[in-house]
Amino acid sequence: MEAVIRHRWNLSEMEAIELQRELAQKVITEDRLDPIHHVAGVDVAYSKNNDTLIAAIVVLELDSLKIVESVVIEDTVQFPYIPGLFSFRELPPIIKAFEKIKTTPQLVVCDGQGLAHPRRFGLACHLGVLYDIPTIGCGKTKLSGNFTEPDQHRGAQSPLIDNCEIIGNVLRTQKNINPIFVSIGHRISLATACQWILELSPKFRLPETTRQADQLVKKTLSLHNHSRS
DNA sequence: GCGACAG
DNA sequence: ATCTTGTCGC
Repeated sequence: MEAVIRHRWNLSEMEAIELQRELAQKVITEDRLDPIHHVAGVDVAYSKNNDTLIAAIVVLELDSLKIVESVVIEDTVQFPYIPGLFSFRELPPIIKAFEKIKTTPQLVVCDGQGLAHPRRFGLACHLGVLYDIPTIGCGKTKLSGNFTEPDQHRGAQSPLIDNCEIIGNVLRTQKNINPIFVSIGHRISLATACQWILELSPKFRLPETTRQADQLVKKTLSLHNHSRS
């Protein structure tokens, strides 16, 4: 896959924030999806010993939710973890993985927020805009906003609100299990995003896309450590 | 100043 | 994110 927009990554904190404000204007918050056959998940894992990281993209067939293709890449940390600038840490390696993938997904589920971000431009928005592909932000914890606890049944949700605007949904994907934080990434509405996340989470708290990507990066990282530390 | 703070 | 396998509980 090839990105539509390219930009520098070795930016100062201030420059990164400015770039977010600029790119945030390109986010599309309504449904512009193509018929979905393949859904992708992306994740990154970090070594405790050195600055090595593993990034992976997994492509699942929608019908079976089985992996049809995956790409794993090794890289080194180039940007610190700063809340609100997460994408500048994780997207460079993720993009390297995207460059190698052959099966183009019609939807990408990201491990982190989309619009539910201080400047409304979380990692999911950033990835979506750079590739002009539909993306969903799906985080385990919140970054911005306030909410009330959704009902305990699967599918229950309550709006995530920040500055009087709905920036996402707190969605319970399994009965009596902690909810997750879903927000628009790019080219999808919040309602449609939640529908897809529910469909992708038939058995567990997190969607199958992020679970598969998470397992892959952790397994790969442990193999690296086995032969070195 | 204090608390919050995706992974 | 990472340190950490098996184990207790729904």
